This record gives sequence, C-alpha cells and structure tokens, in this order.
Amino acid sequence: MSSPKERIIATTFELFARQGYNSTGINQIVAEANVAKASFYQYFKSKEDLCVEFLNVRHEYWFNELNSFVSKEKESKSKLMSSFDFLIYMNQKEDFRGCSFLNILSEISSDNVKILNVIQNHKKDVRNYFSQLIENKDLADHIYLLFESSIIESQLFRSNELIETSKKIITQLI
Amino acid sequence: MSSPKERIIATTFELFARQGYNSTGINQIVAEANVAKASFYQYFKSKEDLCVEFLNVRHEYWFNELNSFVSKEKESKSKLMSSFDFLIYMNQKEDFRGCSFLNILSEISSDNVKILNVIQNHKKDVRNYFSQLIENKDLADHIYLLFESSIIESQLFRSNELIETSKKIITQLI
Amino acid sequence: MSSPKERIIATTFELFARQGYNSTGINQIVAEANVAKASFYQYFKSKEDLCVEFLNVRHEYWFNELNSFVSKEKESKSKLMSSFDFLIYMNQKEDFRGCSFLNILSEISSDNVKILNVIQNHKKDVRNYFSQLIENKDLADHIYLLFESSIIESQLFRSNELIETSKKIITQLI
Amino acid sequence: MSSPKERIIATTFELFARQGYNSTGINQIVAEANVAKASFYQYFKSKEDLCVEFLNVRHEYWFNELNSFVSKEKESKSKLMSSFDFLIYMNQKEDFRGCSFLNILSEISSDNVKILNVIQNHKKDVRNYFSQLIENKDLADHIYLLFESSIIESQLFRSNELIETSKKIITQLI
DNA sequence: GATGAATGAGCCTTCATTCAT
DNA sequence: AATGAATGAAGGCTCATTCAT
Repeated sequence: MSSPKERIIATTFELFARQGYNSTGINQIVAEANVAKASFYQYFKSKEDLCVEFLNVRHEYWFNELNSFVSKEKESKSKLMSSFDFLIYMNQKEDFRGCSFLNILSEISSDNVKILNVIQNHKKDVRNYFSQLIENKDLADHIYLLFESSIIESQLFRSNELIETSKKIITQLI
Repeated sequence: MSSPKERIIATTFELFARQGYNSTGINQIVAEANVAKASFYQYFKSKEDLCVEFLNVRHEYWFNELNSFVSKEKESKSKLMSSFDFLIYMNQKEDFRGCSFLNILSEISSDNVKILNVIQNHKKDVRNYFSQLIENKDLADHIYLLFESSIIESQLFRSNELIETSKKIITQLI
Repeated sequence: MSSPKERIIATTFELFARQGYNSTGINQIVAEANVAKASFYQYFKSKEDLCVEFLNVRHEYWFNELNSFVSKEKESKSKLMSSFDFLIYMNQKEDFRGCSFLNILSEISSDNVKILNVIQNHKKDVRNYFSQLIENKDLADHIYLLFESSIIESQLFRSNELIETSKKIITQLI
Repeated sequence: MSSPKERIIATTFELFARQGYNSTGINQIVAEANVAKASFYQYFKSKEDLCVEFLNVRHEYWFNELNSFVSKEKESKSKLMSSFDFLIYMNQKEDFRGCSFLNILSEISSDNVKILNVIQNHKKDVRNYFSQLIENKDLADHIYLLFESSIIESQLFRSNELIETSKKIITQLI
C-alpha cells in the first residue's frame, strides 16, 4: 500500500474536486485515506496547506490532461479549438463541477494570499497557454476570456451550450 | 429601529456578499442583526432559505445599480460599454468580491436545485440584458461571455485589467 | 369551524397519542390546529397543563371505547374476556402504541405530581373496572395485573401474543 | 482518573436511569462527565448509539444484581419469590424509577428498530429467566406477566403494594 | 515515522414561553 | 377573544487542531 501522505493527497484530490473545499472535512479525508489524524498534521500544517498542495497537484493534473487531449491535433488553430472540446470532455468526466481553482477562489476569504497566489498562478499559466498558441496577444486574451466564461457558464447551467457558442465565435475570430 | 426581519436581511446582505455563504454562520447573523436565534427561524425556514432570499435581494439590488449606472448613457452602444464600467465601479465599491451568484454557486453542492435555480435565473437575466441592448443575438452572447469572465478575472486578480481588455475587444466588435 | 380551544385539544389528542408527549412540540400543535401561539397560552398555562387536559380527554375516550366494545357481551365473564379483545382492537387501531398514560409516565420526571395524579387516577379506575366485573377482589387485581402487562408487552413486541396468553390464563382462573 | 469513555458511560448510566432518555441532553452528560463534546462523538456516533450502549450496560447490571440478589436462595421456588423481592429492593434503591427499558420504549418512536431490538432482547431474557426457574412454560409466562406489571404498577403508584399482591398470587399458583 | 485520544469553538435548528396590541 | 412578533436556553452534532506516547 502507498504511504500515508500519498493516500491523503489522493483522497483529497478526489474529495476537494468533487465536494469542494469547505464541504470536505479533515475527518472525512483521514477516514477515507485510512490515516491517523495526527499523521495528517505531520505532513500538512493546516487545512490551508493541504489546499495549496491540492491545487498544485490539480494544476499538474489539469495541464497534463489538457496537453494530452490537444496533442491529437498538430496545428495551433486545431489545438485551440480542441482546448474547448477538452472542457466538454472534462464536464462529462467530472459532472460539470467546474474549475477547482475558481471554486476555491469563491470559498476563501479575500485576504488569504497564500491560496490566492496559487490560483492566480494557475490562471496565469492558462492565459500563457493561449498566448503560446496564438501570436496576437490581444486575440489570445480574448480567447482566454471566452475560455474562462465557458467553464463557469457550463458549470452553472450544467450544459455545454455556451462552450459551443464560444467555439463558433472563435472560428470566426481566427 | 427596523424590524428583526429587516435587520436580518440587511445583515445577511452585507455578510454573505463580503464573507460568502459557508463562512457566515447564523450565529454571526443574529448577533450582528441583534435578533434572537428563534426569531431568525420564524422568518426563514433554514439557512438555505435565507440564501434564496439573499440572492433575490441581491438580484434586485444589482440590476437596480446597473440600470441606474448605465442610465447616464442614451445610446445602446454606450450603455453596453458603461456596463463594463459598472463592473469597475462595483469592484471598487465592494473590494473585488466578485459575483455573489457565482461565488455561492461554488459553495453549494451540485444537487442543490433550489439555490441553483435562483442563480441560473439571475444569469439568464444578465444574458437577456445584453440581448436587449444588442440586436445580433450571437454578438450579445459573445459580450455576455466577456462580461462574465470580466467579473471573475477581476475578482481573481483584484484588478480591472481584464475588464479594460474586454472593453477594447468590444469596441472592435461593435 | 370549531373554536381554537377545541382545535387545540383535537390536535393534541391525535399527536400526543401518536408521537408521545416530549416528541410533540407546541409549535406543531398550534400549526396543525391553526391557532396562534398566544391563543394557545390563553387556554393552557403550560405544556404540562395541556398534558393534563389531554389525559382527561383520553381517559374519557378510552373508557367510552372500552365500554362500548364490551357492551356486546352480557355476562360479566364475557365482558372480562372481551376487555382483552379490546386491547387487540386498540392495538390494531393505533398501531401498537400502547397506553398513553404509561407512556407519559415514562416521560415525566417523578416529582411531577400534577400529571402523576391524573395517571394514577386513570389506572385506579381501570382497577375498579375489573373490581366491578369480578366479585373476588384478589382475582380482580390478578386480572388487572395481567391486563396491564398485556398492554405493555404487546406494545413492546408489536404483537398480540401475550394478550392471547393472558386470555388463556384467565379462562382457567375464572 | 478514569477515561473519558468510562466517565461518559458512568454518567449516562446514572442520568438516563434517573431522568430518562429525552430529558437528558448530551450537554448535561459531557458537562457532568467532564468531557469535551467532540470526545463524546468519538465514542458514540449519536445519542441513539449511546442509548444502545446504555441499555446494554443496564442489561448486564440489572441481571447481575438480580442473580446476586436471588443467589441467597437455593430452591427454584424461593428464587422465584425472591425475584419479586428484588423489585422491592430496586424500588428502594432507585426511588421507584421503574424499568429503564420500558421507560425508553415509551420515549422512542415506534420505527426506531435499533433501540426497540435491544429492549425486546432484554425482555426476552427476562422471560427466559422465568422459564429456566419454572418447568411449566405457561406458568412461567404467567409469572413473567405478573413480574412486568409489578414493575410498572409500583413505579406508577410509588408503592410496593402490587408487588406484594403478585407474590401472594404466585404463592397460590405454585 | 506514526498514532489514538482529547479538545474548544462553533455549526444549524428547535424548545416552551411571554410580550405588546 | 384572539393574535403575530419576539425571545433565551438548549437541542444534537461537526469543525480544524493539538496532545502524549
């Protein structure tokens, strides 16, 4: 069996993404990870710390999935469109739970700089991702903005409709 | 002095918007509203019910503020641009706390239909708002999507930068 | 429609018998009786007072039902046996909820003389009931004791088995 | 000093027997047991669970006391009579609080199978107890029924009169 | 390195009752 | 005669965290 820390992270990865940050208690995590309460606090100073770790793991996971998904395409423009299909793919896979980063953003207090930074860095990377696909910086930001709203609107309406709308818009833009 | 119910709603209006749903306890609400706990439950069946009431009040407040803000403009296109300036105005007024509806969306479980419906209806109205300003339906949705990401990105980065970006984009679109 | 007091009593009659004393709140009573809270306290000084009223009403109801049930029989011995069939009849009618008096006895604190007296008087009347059917005082008490245990044992096991056992015993006694 | 769990059980043992189930709050238990609220819930999933534990402890205690009490007698018939004296002994010791199992039976809702089972099993054991003392099964049940009513009637009237009556009856039966 | 035991503060909700009109 | 509004106290339960070993 894996180490306690690994089991904590694996369990947290699943629970935070599915239930959210505040709705997931340390009790549930240590119970499902089969780890002693005190062991948890040996690896994570606080729940906040665990959250940072979660976001880091999620960051890596998310970009891996994204890159893997769009790697089927060769051209930049195809990769771009495929990025929006990736959202549809994720919505199906995770039942329209939206973006873990934005969800946690809504759950923390605005002076929680530690977590805020991690979320900001993730989104900066997303923005960069589009900048690398598209030469025109303004266009890249434009698409980034459509990407972001695609995520939250599909979460809100539990539907991919506005992702498709975004795809249509982008087809005309590029 | 005002009635207990009014005080509860006023206090909730402030606290839910500032601290979020889960981070605001009934205890804090009744304490700051100077109301007995049991009085609270005479007016609201549950915290969930209070949330619905809050969202309704917030809905009305938000659209009133928006309409009042853009009423300075006469032309549709000016009203449109002014809507984005409204976001800047609100960010300053509320310290970049973002959209109460989207924030609460992130806090509830996805099977909470009661609250989900209220949030969806609010956003449908926002979408409608742009549909009434712009004849071209596709363009209206396009702008709605930019509006939504403008809200969350400015919340995330505590900056109006991407609102300005959106404004620039829209200037070119219309 | 009937008067508030009547509605309170009717509702209480149903709820106390079905749910028990402690599990039935004043709130539920006034809600189901469609009576204002303050109206309730105009007729009943306290929940305890209502309990006394309930027990009195129940007393009358129970003896009426019993006498009506056994009135089919003419002979004393037949009435006696029929009294135990009455328990079977009531168990079916009220789903083995047992004796309201003994149930409430278990719910009150032992220094609650007011309610205790009402319960004692009811049971004295039951004991008298058998004394009037049977000349032999000792035998009457004997049967009273079997009657009492018949009630609680059938409540406990949700079965009439021990009532039938009692009947068999009594057949041999008389 | 003893462990929290032991203190909880000891306190509960006293309070449930004395005040009853519904009238004893978790708050009072943890206060008198000098235990943190959360500690309580580490050992007992719910108040219902504590009730089951209480009934189990009480079951063991009660039979131990009974067997110890009647062990002074050698003959079955003497043990039988002594069992009724045990009730008198307990009434004095516990101030006519009656049977914890029957008292709790009156406090729970009839669909509470978990607790109901424990109560039923206790009483089955009591019934068995008499079956082992008396060969004649019907007579054993007869005495069991007198035993049960002896308990509740002495609780109700705060008097051992009907226990003595039962003893007299039994003397004639055996 | 790993743990089980213990905690104080707080969660949402309901209780029986009294007030002013 | 009847009411709607308001309440303090308590209900059962869960939170993230720390302690001693």
